[in-house]
Amino acid sequence: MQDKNITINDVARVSGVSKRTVSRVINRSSLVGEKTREHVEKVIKELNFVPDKQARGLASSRSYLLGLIYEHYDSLSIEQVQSGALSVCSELGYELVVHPCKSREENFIEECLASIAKSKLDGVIIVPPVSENKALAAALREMNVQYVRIASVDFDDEDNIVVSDEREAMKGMADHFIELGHRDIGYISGPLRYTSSMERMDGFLSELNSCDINVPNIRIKEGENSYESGFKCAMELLSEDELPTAILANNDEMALGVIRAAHDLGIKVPDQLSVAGFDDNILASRVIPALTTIHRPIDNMAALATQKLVNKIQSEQSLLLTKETAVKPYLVVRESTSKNST
Amino acid sequence: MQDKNITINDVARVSGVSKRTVSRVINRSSLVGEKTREHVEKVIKELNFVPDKQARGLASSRSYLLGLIYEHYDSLSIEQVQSGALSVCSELGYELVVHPCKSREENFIEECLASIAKSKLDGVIIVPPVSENKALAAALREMNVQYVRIASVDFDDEDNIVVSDEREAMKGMADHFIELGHRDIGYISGPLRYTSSMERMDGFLSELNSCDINVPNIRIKEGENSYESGFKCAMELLSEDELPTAILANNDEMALGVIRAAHDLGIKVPDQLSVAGFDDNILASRVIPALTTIHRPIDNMAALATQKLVNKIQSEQSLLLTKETAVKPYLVVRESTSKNST
DNA sequence: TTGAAAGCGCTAACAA
DNA sequence: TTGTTAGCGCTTTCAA
Repeated sequence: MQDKNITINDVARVSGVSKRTVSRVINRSSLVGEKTREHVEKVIKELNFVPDKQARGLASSRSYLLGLIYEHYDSLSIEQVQSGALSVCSELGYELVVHPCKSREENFIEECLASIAKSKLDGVIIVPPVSENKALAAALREMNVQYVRIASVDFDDEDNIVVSDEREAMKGMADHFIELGHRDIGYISGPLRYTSSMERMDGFLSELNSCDINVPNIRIKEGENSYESGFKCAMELLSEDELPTAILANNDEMALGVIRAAHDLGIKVPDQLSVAGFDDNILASRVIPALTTIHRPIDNMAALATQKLVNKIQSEQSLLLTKETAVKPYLVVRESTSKNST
Repeated sequence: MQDKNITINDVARVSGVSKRTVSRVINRSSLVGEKTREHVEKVIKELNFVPDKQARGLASSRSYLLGLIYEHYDSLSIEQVQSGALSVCSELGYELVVHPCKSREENFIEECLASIAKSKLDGVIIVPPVSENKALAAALREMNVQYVRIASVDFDDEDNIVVSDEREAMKGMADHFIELGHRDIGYISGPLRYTSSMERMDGFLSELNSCDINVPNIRIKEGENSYESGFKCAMELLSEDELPTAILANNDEMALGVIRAAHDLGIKVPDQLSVAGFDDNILASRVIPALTTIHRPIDNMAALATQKLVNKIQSEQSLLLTKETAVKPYLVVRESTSKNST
């Protein structure tokens, strides 16, 4: 708990220095004498003083508020993202406010900017798939709003992005398929407007290619990353004359749609059809058959993104936070894939 | 977009009244002349003036921040809750900050209070199961922190709660089981320390009882609302000599555990065993077999809770928000339940 | 390296 | 019904 009414004035009075000096100490200014700093810090501890965010914000036109921008209704993993981001926020004295948005709608960028301005957010963390929106990023830059995107490819300034090497992870998935003996493979991509969709697809297909497995165009469908679209694409793939023995979907949601489609068509997974996804969301381990997928450490990425963001916001201060930019997703083999038995 | 530097002074100057009057208009004070108000409001529109939250907060010791308190790692529906709450927040000029917590840990109440104090939250919305914690509610009352709980029973001041009538909904579920001809029924409750667990169980069992179906104690297990505990309880239920023909779990997570257990034991759902859950979370409709469950309109409840909360915070102002307190969950029949065939 | 004083944009006693 | 005048708790020129 904290004593309610301790202000900077109390600290100044007790420690016998000026407000200004206390302020310097709070803000880790380098222009404070060693012993002065120590003394003031001691008093701050003793008095249990916590600087008031509102006052600080008002005076310095900062809000100590970070925004989390994510796609409305498309965020199965949002709780993990939040907890990753919060672990850093609370440590650094920031608050996390949530901003779901609909990036496919007309003036979503205006809305984002407006709401950022209204709340004077110090910066925003952008979660995929919104993070793929280059127009948004451009608008933020223009408005001088700090941001960090969580994404799959390094298509922005390195300071603005935290990436996972999905291409590499997809190679692992391709190898898994190959080891299981699959050669007739279907692929359901994400929307091709997303770089991440391309990355994943390229990673997968090129690895197959390098092992002399070719996936014909008819076995490649563009999905929308939704359960429904996974279902629809799978229905198409599974109504061809020659059935694939394995299908990889761009994410878990769609993979579940594939499993549903196979089920409805009386095709057994994994006996007759291997299915795999990407993300390792909450559903993946809970469904039957449990989903083989690629685990993406999204909470971790969110934490890194938050660190980067704060780093940028407080660039003048020497915070020495990690500057790590990349995380490695990895394959998780469960029940939905098995040896090709044809 | 909004012009950056319009302040209350500009509005005052342009409209030829004092700051104080503008302030009154902003705050909907009733002590403003009709025409003055209209005039000032017009100027506010013209100038595109948006009062600064920080300044407002600093002066009035409010933050315009609402907290969302939920259980860490137990919130499959948190995105719906957030979107419900936000729909009201943004309309009313509040920001929503998220606060996951671990209500089973030692000093979680202290941590909650500390973080509320630190961010000067104007009030908090408490999501189940944290909302069941009476000690937290008591502590909040003592600290004079406004709160609204989302819960299943009316065990607090009506102003502090939004409820769903889960007992009634459970009756519907019992009737469904009865109609399907089940008489040997297993039940996996939630933790009995939660009122909601009791409510759901009572609703279900008493309705069965009133139709002369008795569930022996051996067919009742206390779960922990987690997938794993659902699995474990089901394993116990399904290793008795006499198998139940149907199992109802206190929530969807556990129901999935039940399905997994049945699967592992070679028991077919729903042919040999009907399974149902509660909540209708994202997984329910995506798994195979799709889960029969009770839909709880959690986003709706969150929106109502937020309205109530703001109502309380701004009690002096005549906001005339709805005072609705109860929502009705309802049965959704999918694939995991079927006629008793024994 | 430190301090005095002037705000940041708003609300709220107190007057008028 | 409206205006005057202090602050809210902090940062930040500018001096010292």
